[in-house]
Amino acid sequence: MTARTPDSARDIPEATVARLPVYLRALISLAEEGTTTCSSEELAAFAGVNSAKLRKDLSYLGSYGTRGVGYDVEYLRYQIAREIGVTQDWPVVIVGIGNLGHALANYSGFRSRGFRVVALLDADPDRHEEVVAGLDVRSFEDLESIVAEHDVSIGVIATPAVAAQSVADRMVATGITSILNFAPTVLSVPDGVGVRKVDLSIELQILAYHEQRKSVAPGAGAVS
Amino acid sequence: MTARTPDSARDIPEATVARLPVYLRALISLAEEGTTTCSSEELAAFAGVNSAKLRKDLSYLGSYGTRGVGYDVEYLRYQIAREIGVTQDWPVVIVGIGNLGHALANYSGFRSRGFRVVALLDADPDRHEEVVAGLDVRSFEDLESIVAEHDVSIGVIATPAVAAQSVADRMVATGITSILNFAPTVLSVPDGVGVRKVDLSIELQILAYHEQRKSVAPGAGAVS
DNA sequence: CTCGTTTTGTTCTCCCGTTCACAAACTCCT
DNA sequence: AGGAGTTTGTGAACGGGAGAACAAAACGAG
Repeated sequence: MTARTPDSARDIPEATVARLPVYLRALISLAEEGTTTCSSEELAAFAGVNSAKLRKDLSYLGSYGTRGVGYDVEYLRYQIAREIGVTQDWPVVIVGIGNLGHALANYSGFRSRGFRVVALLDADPDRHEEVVAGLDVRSFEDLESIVAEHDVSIGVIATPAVAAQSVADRMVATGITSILNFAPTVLSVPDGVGVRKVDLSIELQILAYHEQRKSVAPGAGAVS
Repeated sequence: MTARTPDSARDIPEATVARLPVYLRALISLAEEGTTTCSSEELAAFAGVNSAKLRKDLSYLGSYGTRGVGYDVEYLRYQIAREIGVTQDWPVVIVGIGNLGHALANYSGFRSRGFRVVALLDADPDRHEEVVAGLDVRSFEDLESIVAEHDVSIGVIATPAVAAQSVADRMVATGITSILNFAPTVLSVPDGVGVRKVDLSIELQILAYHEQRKSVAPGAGAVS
């Protein structure tokens, strides 16, 4: 029997899942500069993590390294991509074509990493004239037909906060099961629908907290 | 008196710090709709967390609630804002005025939450003509004088990946001690400098992983 | 072939964060 | 005033992740 156990169904810890894309990016960089083999130490340095943690993370996927040698960059790169599921393209719709929606539509990192923006939607009819990143901005009413046509399962919300929940509801109703939310609101969705949020101002506030503490506790904190 | 004990120097768990801005946002919403008092249950629902977790988080700040009653919305809102340090404005510089930089410069959420964008910088001289969000796009060379003039301690990097590390180095050299990095690269900075990263494609990849498993899971053991 | 070197994969321990459950404390009603 | 009903604050149990440390496996030299 093949050493390929039904491992592909193992559950990988959430913390590890969040790091796999970082490893993937590091491996792509290494491949581009011609490296064919790397040790866990090197790769960990590239990814900005501890080498023990890296090895443990990779061990959840299987034994893809060779003791005494290291990892084959191309092989590992493919294995991680397969595990994440970015070996083929995922169609994505973006709703809300304001400043942020514009930026997301033009973001080259999506396409190069396994995602294809198939439609840009906005509720404002004034925007339906525009062409952004080579795509027509279409009416939000077209969501259902677009999702059906392209078999979309991932939606991105870049609307103002007040609109986000209703957009999410509508997305879920059309069959979208994963949502990336940039609106500063907590979305409530049914079980089985995945949501991740990116809140720009929250990140700044976290930085501000630590920044404030630096100046308040000059003696206490380890300030080099 | 406001019992400003040396408590303000207590160390709040990192996980709690990351949630405080969410609570703050929820409290602002509640205040805007005229609510003056709320229970931990209500506030937790608004913030999308467990009420026990909310109470424990708030307990790190002090005892700002009243048993049998709940929390005073305005009072708690102020206490959290003070703890995070957003009662007064933080000056911020944004480097890299591409699509994303544009969006960030125009993002109203920064100003309304205690941050003021004082300068937009870009290495490309062609962009120095532009005016974005009411600010001139200036040369990256001006970083040092701007930081000194406005006493900036927070910098945002929205450049391509290749430029990010050198921008970070320059920022650190000028005295910036907190960096929000949107470039898909791991930054290395000296101890004492805080970095948070936002990687748009990583978020999508995490969603893709779970999405893939949803379709694979029902009939386990499928070998391609 | 055997030994030494390198590097992975894994086990074990510790720490942080989450959740439960309950006593303390406050309000309101009678 | 006293008791019933709420709601906070927190002690304690629990689970998951991080890091150290080591055994297993591959390679190369002699």
